[in-house]
Amino acid sequence: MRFSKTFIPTLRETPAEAEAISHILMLRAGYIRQLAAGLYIYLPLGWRVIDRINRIIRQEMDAIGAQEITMPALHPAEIWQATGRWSEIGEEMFRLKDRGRRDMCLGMTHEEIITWLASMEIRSYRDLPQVWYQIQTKFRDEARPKSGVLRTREFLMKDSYSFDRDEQGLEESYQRHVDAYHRIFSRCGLKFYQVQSDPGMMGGAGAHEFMAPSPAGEDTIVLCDSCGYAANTELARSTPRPQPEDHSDWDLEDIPTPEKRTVEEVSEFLNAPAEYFIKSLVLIGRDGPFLALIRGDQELHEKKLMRIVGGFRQAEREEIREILGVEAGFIGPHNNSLRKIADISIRQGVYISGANREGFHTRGIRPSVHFDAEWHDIHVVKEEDRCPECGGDIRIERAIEVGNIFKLGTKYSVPLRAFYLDEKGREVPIVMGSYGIGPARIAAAAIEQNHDDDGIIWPESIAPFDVEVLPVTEDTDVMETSEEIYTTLRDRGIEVLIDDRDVRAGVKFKDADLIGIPYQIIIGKKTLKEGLVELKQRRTGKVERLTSSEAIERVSSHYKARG
RNA sequence: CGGGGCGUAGCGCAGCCUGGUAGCGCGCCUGCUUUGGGAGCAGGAUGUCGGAGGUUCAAAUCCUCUCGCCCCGACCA
Repeated sequence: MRFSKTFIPTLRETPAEAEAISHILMLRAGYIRQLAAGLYIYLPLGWRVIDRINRIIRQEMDAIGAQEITMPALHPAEIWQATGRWSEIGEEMFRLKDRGRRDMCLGMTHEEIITWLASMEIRSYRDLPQVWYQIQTKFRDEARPKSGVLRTREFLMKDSYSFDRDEQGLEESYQRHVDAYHRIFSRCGLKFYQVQSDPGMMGGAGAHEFMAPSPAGEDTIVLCDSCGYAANTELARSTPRPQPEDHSDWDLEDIPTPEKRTVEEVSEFLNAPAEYFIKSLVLIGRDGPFLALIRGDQELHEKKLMRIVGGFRQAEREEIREILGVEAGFIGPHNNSLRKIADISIRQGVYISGANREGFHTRGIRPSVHFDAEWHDIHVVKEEDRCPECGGDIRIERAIEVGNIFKLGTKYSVPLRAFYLDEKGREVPIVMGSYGIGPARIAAAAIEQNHDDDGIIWPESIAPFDVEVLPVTEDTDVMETSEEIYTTLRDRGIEVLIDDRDVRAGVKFKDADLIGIPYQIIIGKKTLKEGLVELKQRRTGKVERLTSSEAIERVSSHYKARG
């Protein structure tokens, strides 16, 4: 394609509203424009990238036997009411009424719709398994759209759904998606991890996310290099390091700690590190007050606790006094009969905690001796902790969620009556899985992971073009050679952009680096006099001086080898 | 939804505190020169100062309301 006839509005300066690198570069390089918060227009270059990503996704989905379909983005309410999500989901769903005053919504995802289809059409075990997918627009009224294309209110998603006879079938479909996803993200040139994730409101037996590490990511993941443990911090477990010193010599005694309430204050006052303390938090759950117990150096993970006890809230200052008869700073796990959920970090050791007595702390508290509790992992993972599987060192990284996979089981097939008849004529619910990929997030993650001060450095597989031809001057011989290189490469099936604009060389160089096409063939007057052109690799900046036919050969054989 | 910031020319910004005929850089248009890393000179065009209401002789500037965008947090099916 010709630059002069392509809409590529590059920007010299960074628009004020952009913060994330991928956002800045996509705007500056003329890939996208913003319509409103969380709504983006994809310009020619941007759309070419999305298209190439989608092509890779389609190839790999088709390769595991998935069949492409397309479903409406506008849904009737009844079907969402049938699974209960119409009322469970709050303001994040775009809702509207049609002219007949019927409730409708814009699809955030398509479990309901595809299950409806399955319920209508799948009768027999002979119809199974099936995997259906689409690449289609989703709508979510995000509380806070952010970081350009990373979190938007309308976005493209590849969503596939597997239908199997039983759990074992689901396991196989799930594994096929795992394999396909690994191929897709690798082919897109991303660095990524597969991590355990919280199934959340999708329900079901298990879930993983595919995470592209990047400081711009919204998620935090925990990784163990020794055994490969990998999990989102929303559910990641860890083994906190043991107390530095043994204090089994401590006897149980109350020590006056006037006006010392926080762990920090008491720790300093008694000259004992935070690991020797138990923080006792008074919470109000569905069945009344209870205590959450956690080591002084650890933090309570509210989501983990939520999964154990259901909903809860912090007790008010006054409530605490009514329940325990003591001020918040002096609460301990012993001397009371409240229900206790304790973190595994305090299972062993000897501790200091509030004495349940104004102005005192108790030293020498032994878990399971001086109090009993339900033991769970309810702390937030810290980098100093140990791997829960192998005890090795762990790392914590920020990451962009580019894909997710869920084992749904029968959560949708039962309410929507997607049943089939098995060999024995029994009616059985279809066992389902659901699998998503965000093409725009792949593009953004690729930029976050591949850029320099001059601009984007696309992985070859998803670049908007393979090569950019840069005639540096307007001379006829320069233009003729450039045109020849352009048409030859194009005729060989290489995607070429030729910068035929009447602008200065500097502008072309700057724009070429910004836009980030993997290879540049630069044709200048002086080098051409020596019969040479330059082949520049965007990533390394390496320049080779070659004859134009050598350059053509080099590029076309490189891309042919790639396939 | 809670906290913070910002809306002035296509883009980046100054002006606002202390009211008095709206500015700078880049871009854009014309001409000449220049031509391998966002050219130089000369000339030129461009604004409902986000919107509404109020105070005032006079509002970009002060007051009230409102809309939008960004960031942090909560949320994220």
